[in-house]
Parts: sequence; structure tokens; C-alpha cells
Amino acid sequence: MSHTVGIRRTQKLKTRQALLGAALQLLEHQSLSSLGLREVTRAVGVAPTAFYRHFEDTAALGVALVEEALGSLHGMIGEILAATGDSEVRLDRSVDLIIHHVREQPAHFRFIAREQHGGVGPVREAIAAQLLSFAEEVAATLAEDPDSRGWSDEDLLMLGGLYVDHMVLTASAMLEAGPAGEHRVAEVARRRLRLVTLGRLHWLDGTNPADAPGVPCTSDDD
Amino acid sequence: MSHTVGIRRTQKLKTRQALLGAALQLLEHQSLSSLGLREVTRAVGVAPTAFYRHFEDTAALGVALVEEALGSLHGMIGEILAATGDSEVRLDRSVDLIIHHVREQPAHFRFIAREQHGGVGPVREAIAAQLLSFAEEVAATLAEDPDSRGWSDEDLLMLGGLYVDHMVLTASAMLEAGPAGEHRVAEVARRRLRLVTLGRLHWLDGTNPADAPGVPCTSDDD
DNA sequence: CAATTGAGAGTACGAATGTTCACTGACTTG
DNA sequence: CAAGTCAGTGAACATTCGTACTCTCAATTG
Repeated sequence: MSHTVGIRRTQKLKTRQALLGAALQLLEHQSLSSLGLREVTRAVGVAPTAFYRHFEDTAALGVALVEEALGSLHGMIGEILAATGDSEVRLDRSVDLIIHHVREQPAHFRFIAREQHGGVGPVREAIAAQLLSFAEEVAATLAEDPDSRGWSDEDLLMLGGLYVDHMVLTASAMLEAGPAGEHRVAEVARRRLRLVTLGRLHWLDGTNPADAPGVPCTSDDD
Repeated sequence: MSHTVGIRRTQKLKTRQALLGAALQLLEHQSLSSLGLREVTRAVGVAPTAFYRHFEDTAALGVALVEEALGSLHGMIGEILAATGDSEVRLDRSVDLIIHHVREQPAHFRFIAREQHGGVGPVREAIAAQLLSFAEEVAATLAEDPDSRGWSDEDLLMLGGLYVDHMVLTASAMLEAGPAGEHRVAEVARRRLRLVTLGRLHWLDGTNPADAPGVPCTSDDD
């Protein structure tokens, strides 16, 4: 029997993680489709051939990076969705959380934004799949909100996708703007969210209130 | 004086255009940062060194492609903005125009979507500048709309940017979905536009029409 | 018409790429 | 403890790359 569990496996995971980390760093200034296998191994300090022990392709490495990056994003979305209170407050909190996570994991956001429409098919698909599941998660949470009474599943998913796309766009804009422009980007993001929220509140205005119990006259406080 | 005008210049422009076209085609399956100089010249059937007669870099070629691609986009935006009639009708027409242009110039849209957040700085900046000017153009047109009475310039630009971003996102989604999914993507795009339009109509609901329009002052983040 | 220009061809170079193969040696297992 | 597994090594491979040269010769110019 083995008492010591995986000294070997541990070391392997360590180098694998090192490869992922080095790649993420190198991808700050280029896209995945131009990332060289040797480039990554050189940064880690490992022989080029060792790469194959972990990934078949740089594309496969990219897919692994998607998992990693959107894993951390998943946590953030959970935080946003868990927020309570006035919609304006939740809106501010959402943007603040995006700011915070972009500062903490800039490379992850940059990678997602860059490769979402990038040149490597499998990576694009992986990102699309993950973002879709995020949108579904958001939609499911929205469905529980009283403001979403009478909404069809399709519309909820549409709105969830809108929020997710907006999040990625905002994060990318912040990275591009740098610390100096963060404030401005955040302000615009807030306004956009506000606009979408307004549209959301009036989505069912034209529909039959007997059919779908919407909000014909839940007056907004002023 | 020269009677014949630029047989030589004409030929040069022709090869330049051939280089741009070949590059655009090659960029269908990769990003600009991995596009090789030789790759482009080989596709055109010209010596690698001839490339330098037209562009200093592949990055410079990318910037030239931005001009070309967003030139055609500019025409489309003009068409969209020139549309008249009910907002629902204009909305449908906008999406139809996007569909039409994506079908006609898929490579241009793909290039813009891909390199907007891509690995080549100068190209990113060129795209950002052009898209900003589009947003300003949209904002200027929105300003003339009766529905936009009382809107601040900042809010108008925010909305214009939202429309532009949405357009790029929609075009990219259509390319990804292919002809089969075009319909579905168009439907979602319409709903999103409808939501934004609703938000737009209620943007000033809470503000005092006699007082200064706009958004109440916001809290600053840390 | 003679002189000049300049787009493109051709060759050559060093550097870097992905991938193969046989190998070592520390860890794991029976 | 002996046998086997396997992460990582190092050399070698055929390509591809960007770029620096010289050269050609048709279009332009004065």
C-alpha cells in the first residue's frame, strides 16, 4: 500500500499549474493562436517535450485555461447574484465586484475577452459554453425575482445573456482603460445597467395584465 | 507631364489590395498576432520582400484592415440611422441590416470582433477609436430624436456605445452560429434591442422635468 | 530619347518553431 | 526490495519565419 499519497502526482500538477500560469502571463500581450509551445516551457524552465505530458496542443492548454478562468468568474457571479436589497444598490455592488475581480485576476478576464472571439475554435466553444451556463444561472436567479413575474424562459435567458455579455465587455474595457480610466468605465457600466434594469421593469407593459400579472402600476418611488 | 495616369500606382494599389484580401481570408481561422508575413505574400503569389513595399509590419496591415472593414461598417450604420418610422420597425430594420451586411462581408465583421480585444495593440486602438466615433455618430443622431429630450451628452454617448457594442456582439454571434442559427441570434438581438429601447423611454422617469436632467449623483467606489 | 525611379524577384542568413525518439532516474507498486 | 511506471531531459529533424542584401526591368520623368 502507499502511505504517501502522490508525491509524483503532486509534482506533476505543480508543473501543469506552472505551465498554465506562464501561458496566462504570456497571453497578456498576444493571442493564443500565436502562443508557442516552446515559449511556455521556456518560461517555466522545463524541456519543450515535457509539455506533451500535460497537454496535447496549445489549444488544449487554452481549454484548460478557460476552465480555470471561468471557475473564478463563477464565484464572482455567485456573489453578484447573492446580493440583496434595492436594485440600485445591487447594481452598484455588481460593478464594484467586477472592479474588484478585474483588479485581482486581470489575466483571467483578459484571456476570456480576448479568446471569446479568438482564432482557436475549441477555446471559443469552451468559453461560449461556460458563458451560456452563466447566463442560465443568472436567468434562473432572475426567475425568482418578483420583478420577473410573467417572463418567459426565453426572455429570462435573453436578459441573463445580456448581463453576462455586459460583464465581459465591462471587464475588458477596464483592462484597456487601466487604473486611471477605471472610474469612468465603471460609471458608464452603471448607467448601462440602469438602462437595462429600466427596460426590464417595463418589459411586460404592453402585454395583457390578465394573462400575465405584470406591473402595470407599481409606481416607482421618488 | 504624364498622359497616362499611374499605370504603376494602379498596379501597386492592386497588389496592396491583394495583400489585404489574402490577409483577411487567412484571418478567418487565426488571429492577427499569429499571421505571418510570408503567409500573406505566398497566398498572393508574390515575393516575401514585396510585402515591405506596402506595409512595415503585419500590425500595420492590420490597421489598414481596420480602416477598410469599418469603412463598410460606416455605411451600414448610416443606413440604420437613416431609417424612419416606428421604433419597433426601425429595430427590426436594424437587425435585418446587420444580417445582410454580415452575410455580405463576413470576414470584415469577424476581423473586427476578433481583433477588438486581440493581441495587437495598435489594431485594438484603431478599432476602439473607430467604434467610438461610430458611437458618437449614433449619439448625435439620437440627440435629434424627440425621445431623447432632456438627455445629457454623456448619457447619449453611453446609449450610442451600447448600440454599437450590441451590433458587434450580434454580428459575431451570427458568424459563430452560422446560417442555421442566424434566425435565433436575430430574434435574441431584437429582444435585447427592445429591452434597451424600453429602458431608453423611461430613462428620465424619475427626474424632475423642470430640473436638470440626468442621473442623480452616484457613490464613488473605493 | 536617355536617365531615373521603384515594385517586385531572388538568394541567403540566423533564429525559432513543433515533433520524434531514446534516455534517465525518482517515485510507486506488488 | 525488485520491477515497473512515467515526468522530465537532451539531441536531432524538417520547416517556417522575418529580414537584409543585390538585381531586374517596365513605368515614369525631364
